[in-house]
Amino acid sequence: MTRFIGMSPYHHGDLRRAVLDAAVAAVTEHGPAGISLRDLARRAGVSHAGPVHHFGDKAGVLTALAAEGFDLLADALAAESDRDFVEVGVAYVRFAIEHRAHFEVMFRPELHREDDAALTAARDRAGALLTSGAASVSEDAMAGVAAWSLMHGFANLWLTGALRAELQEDPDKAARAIARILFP
Amino acid sequence: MTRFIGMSPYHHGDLRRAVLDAAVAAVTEHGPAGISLRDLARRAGVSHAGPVHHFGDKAGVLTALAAEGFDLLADALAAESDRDFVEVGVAYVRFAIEHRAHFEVMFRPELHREDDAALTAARDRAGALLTSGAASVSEDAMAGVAAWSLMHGFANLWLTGALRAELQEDPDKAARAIARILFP
DNA sequence: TGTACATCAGTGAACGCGCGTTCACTGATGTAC
DNA sequence: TGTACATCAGTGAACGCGCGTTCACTGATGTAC
Repeated sequence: MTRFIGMSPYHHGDLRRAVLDAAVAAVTEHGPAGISLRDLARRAGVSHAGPVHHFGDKAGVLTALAAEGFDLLADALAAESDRDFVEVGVAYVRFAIEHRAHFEVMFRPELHREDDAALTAARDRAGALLTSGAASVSEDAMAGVAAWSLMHGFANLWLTGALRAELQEDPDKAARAIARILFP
Repeated sequence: MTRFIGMSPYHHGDLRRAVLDAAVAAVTEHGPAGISLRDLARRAGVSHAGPVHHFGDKAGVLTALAAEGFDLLADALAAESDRDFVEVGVAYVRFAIEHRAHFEVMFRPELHREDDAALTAARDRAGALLTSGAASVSEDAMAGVAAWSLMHGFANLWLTGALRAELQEDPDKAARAIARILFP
């Protein structure tokens, strides 16, 4: 929909989307636990009670953000699924870095609403892509867990800035290198 | 020092330690971002301004907790350092699970005071143990990063409850299994 | 051994702030006829 | 095409709460002599 800057229509048009975008910005700045509904309303340009209409509370926003994140992750993994499995791992790390806010919310179940259907479905879809990919490259039943742990750990270490400078500079290259140690 | 239940001496005796213990409990319950100085004071049984004397602010408490965590981790790694490097990895995971609160604070630099000497020293000590251990078992320059990523990722996934039930039940065994895939 | 005094650890009242939540409301939209 | 009405989306005032921070204070401890 077209919207002119400076206009303040009573109805926002897509407040749900605007709140999620605001949440991405807020999480990027302050971390998942540092957001408030009032701040999201401010960022989205609506009154402080606006977001409540769409999400109920903070957990509602973060649950929606996590579900969106797992969907985006599944898309990213699926795009590499017919290539070398190592590239699926690289895509995992790339996703975490490019969608840092989503990624940080996805693995904090204490911030989610339990039993959200959209979240569960998206998470299962991403999980299945990882599992089937690992199965295609190794017969070891633990290979999938190892691959997930490896890329998940590297992504987390990268995001916290714990790694040496040259690894921080080119995460794709470093991710590919360690994935190849696990799956030569 | 001996202290009788119900007595409320003006001087606590070891308020610093009591606040850190309270922080462990609070972080375990509410996560690193969910703590408040007033709550720590309540848990430690002192007035709300008490902890300020020792730590200044919340970042001061969390910095001290992170430093203590890296020291405990280094101790745990050192205790296995003359065994198979795989056991060092298992010890890393065991530490994360047994000292969950410390572990969760250690890798959140945005919660720490920058340039804290005790934190930096403890972190370097733990890092050196990981690096030298990996070097003893592989010539690949990336092996250390891979090992760290693998165990760090597994620990994080375990802590968030993302893994299958049987892996949750015996994390030592699962950690050992995936470590052996990386270092056969 | 006793006394005086400096230092330190913890107190409790006060403040201003941002938060979540509630609620009666109002403006906009969509639908039935 | 027009009108009436139900529904929905967002408003803004109000509330109570826990928080961090400040500050003058007081009780306890340690040390000098």
